[in-house]
Amino acid sequence: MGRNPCCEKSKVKRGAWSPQEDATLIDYLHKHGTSGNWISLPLKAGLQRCGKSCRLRWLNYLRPDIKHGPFTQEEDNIICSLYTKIGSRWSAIASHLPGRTDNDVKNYWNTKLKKKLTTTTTGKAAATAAASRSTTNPPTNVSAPTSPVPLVLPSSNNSVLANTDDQSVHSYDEPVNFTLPGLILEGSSNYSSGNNSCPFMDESCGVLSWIWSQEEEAIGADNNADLFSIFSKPHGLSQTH
DNA sequence: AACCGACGCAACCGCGGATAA
DNA sequence: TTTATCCGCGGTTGCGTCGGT
Repeated sequence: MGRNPCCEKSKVKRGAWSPQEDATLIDYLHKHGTSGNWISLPLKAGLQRCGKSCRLRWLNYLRPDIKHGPFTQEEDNIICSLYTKIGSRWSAIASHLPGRTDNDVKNYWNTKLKKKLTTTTTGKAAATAAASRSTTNPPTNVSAPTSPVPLVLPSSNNSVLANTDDQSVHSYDEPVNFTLPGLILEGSSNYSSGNNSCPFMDESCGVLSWIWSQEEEAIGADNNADLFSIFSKPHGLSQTH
């Protein structure tokens, strides 16, 4: 059973805001603030709007510190990086971008960056899976395409990666293919327990990087073979040399 | 010029969490 | 402790605009 609506839909105006409504809301908020209650605000301000609608309008559009221009390359990088790490937690991502709202970031991702990710790798299936998953979901519901989609991966990094915390070193740099049902990752593994991820996955396939780091954290595995054997089972992943 | 599909963005919906009563 | 209410979030929808045919 769902919650009761916050207001009677028949009694509030919906759709695009008029300049007069914007002005009324801005004027009221400048004079009184929200008084800690968005629900009662429209009544006090003389607006025939739902309180949630007022809040959204203010936070996503009318706030004086909102940045309305196009996203910069640096902002692109931040969004992509954070999405890879934390998934679709738009408010958390937006908090790293002064002047940008969660709605802005979400729209920008859905309309631009998701496609950019898709076209910069041939791993369309991986991008789709990455874009559709939520960080709150267990990592077992990765959807895979029905036919194999090879990913072109960055060239192998032959350096040995050190864990800066305990100085232990794990280096795996042998040619390897990872295979999900319908998804083939070809390249070299380059795993470090220090940075908690498999670098080529991080660059080419955010979802797998996320799964990898989550599973490592959850199980406390500290060697690649152990981790791979555990990681592979729930995802139908196999390793071939 | 008209049509139509793709795109971008503002706004809405519904849920979970926090908190007050 | 329970219930009601509000806030904030992420997903989704609706609509205006633009570009191609």
